[in-house]
Amino acid sequence: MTVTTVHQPTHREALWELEAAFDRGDLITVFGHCTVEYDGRAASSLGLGRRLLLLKPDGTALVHTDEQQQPVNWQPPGSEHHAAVRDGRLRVRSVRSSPDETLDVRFETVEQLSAMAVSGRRDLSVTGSEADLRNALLDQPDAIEAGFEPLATERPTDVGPIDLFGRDSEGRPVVVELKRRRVGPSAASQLQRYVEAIRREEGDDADVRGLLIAPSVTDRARRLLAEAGLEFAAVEPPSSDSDAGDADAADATDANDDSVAAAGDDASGPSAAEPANDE
Amino acid sequence: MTVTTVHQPTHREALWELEAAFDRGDLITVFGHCTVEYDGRAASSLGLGRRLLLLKPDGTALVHTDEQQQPVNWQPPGSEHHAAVRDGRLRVRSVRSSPDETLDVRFETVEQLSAMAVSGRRDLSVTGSEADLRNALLDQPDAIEAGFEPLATERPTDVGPIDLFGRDSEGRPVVVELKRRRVGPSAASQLQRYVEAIRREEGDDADVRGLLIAPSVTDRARRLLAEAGLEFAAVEPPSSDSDAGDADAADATDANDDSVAAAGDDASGPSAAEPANDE
DNA sequence: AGATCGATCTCGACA
DNA sequence: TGTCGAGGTCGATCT
Repeated sequence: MTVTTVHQPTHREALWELEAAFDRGDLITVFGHCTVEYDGRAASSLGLGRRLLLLKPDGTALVHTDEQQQPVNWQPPGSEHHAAVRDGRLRVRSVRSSPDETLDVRFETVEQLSAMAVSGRRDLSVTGSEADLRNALLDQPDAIEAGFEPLATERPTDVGPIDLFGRDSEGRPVVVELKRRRVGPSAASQLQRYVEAIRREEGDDADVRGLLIAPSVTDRARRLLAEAGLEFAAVEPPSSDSDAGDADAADATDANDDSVAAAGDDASGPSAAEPANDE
Repeated sequence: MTVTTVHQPTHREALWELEAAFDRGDLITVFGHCTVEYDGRAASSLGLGRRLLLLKPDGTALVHTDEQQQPVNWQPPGSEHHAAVRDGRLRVRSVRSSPDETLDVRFETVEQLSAMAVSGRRDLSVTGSEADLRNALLDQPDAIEAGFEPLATERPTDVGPIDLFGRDSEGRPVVVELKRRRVGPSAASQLQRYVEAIRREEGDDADVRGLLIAPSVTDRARRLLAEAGLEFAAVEPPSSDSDAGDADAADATDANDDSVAAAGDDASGPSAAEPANDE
């Protein structure tokens, strides 16, 4: 059996199951009426409400509500989970040091506690990252500009590493900053930093070009680039279906599924059941 | 009943429960053997494994493994969840547009499906943010430097808003950039951008000071500041227990808990009970 | 440990 | 909707 669940356990029972799940190294979910307190790099407090607590064997703790992608409270991997019954309530505390941080979840009632044995790969390789864009450009330097010759990637300077460093057809050094999506002022500043670092290296009179490569730039970024004498070249990120041979792209036709259920953004509830937030 | 759970359901049964949970606006967890495919801003593929899928009524989808704080795959709020049985497997697909993105979770087996009615506040106010630091400094401008006079916060420039703008005791304009933690080169560049924007506004010969306020700076950042003629002042962020009156700090004495369980980082073996000191 | 930067960043605020 | 910057950012890589 790869999942153990108890419904509306007593706090004692919940604690018992938690202990067992900790020992097994399970992924744990606890759903119930609880308060949440955090103190560490910042501090926060959350009153009573029904929420979902996720405890991972690597020390991660996540408190999720019914909204948002990000947990309302959390503790990073490497923390230590502790559970105890106190004042008639189940308390789960997740602690770490450097920095000292504590997450405290106090359950008034536990509706359900589940422990699951996770398996399979958890590291996934994503295509379409900035590194992929860089590799694509290394294969096709002319996509940057005719005659561009790449010399180094992640070339170190004393203000950080340069994404791509090379020379143009006339032998001038070119600092290239890559971004996989539309960029704002910060990317322009970043490029400027690197160009000035190279100028200092090569001698203040050196003719060093700075080239920002991205799908597009904002107006402000364009202005900043112009003022600093930097250039911009529009390059689309490698699309997932055009060249990256993604298998599985075949079954796009699913109009005739056996059965279908749908839900999402606009609470398209049948009987107009409203959020029912009981605070 | 605020939670509905089915164990090892058939795909049909799972689909039925999903539909009902969608309609109720529940928070849903699905644990089972599945593959995960994502295609959108980037693309990824994940082979068979036992993982936990979280579906929120706001359109969020999260796939969690037993490691890491971040989900291995996800879909942001505003997506639409669709479920179907196809090829004898339960498929949950979460789709959004602008940008077009699809997350596909195909379950070979569903170990457990739960639907929970969440309630209570989900917005929490954090103390210790940059805004808190700013307000503390507005109350005590001398903590910045003697005679500093704040004039505006979030003062707009054509390269972005300045955290805090004011004048020093000699009437010179001062651009202040606040950071709640140790800063690197990017913050120095950011401040430099703002200072140069004010210099352009005031006339190129204007005597404008730039002041970075943070707990500390890295070496490179310090060098960048020096080269750009910018200043740094060390200010600790308002600590959570010194002034922010965090209630609940009273029950620090809990050495005699009824019962205790512990787990965390270093998969501490089953027997050999852990130190069990919480706090 | 600290430093630096990318990220399917996410999120909120504001124009 | 786009732009911009903060974040308890997280996570990876390198020193």
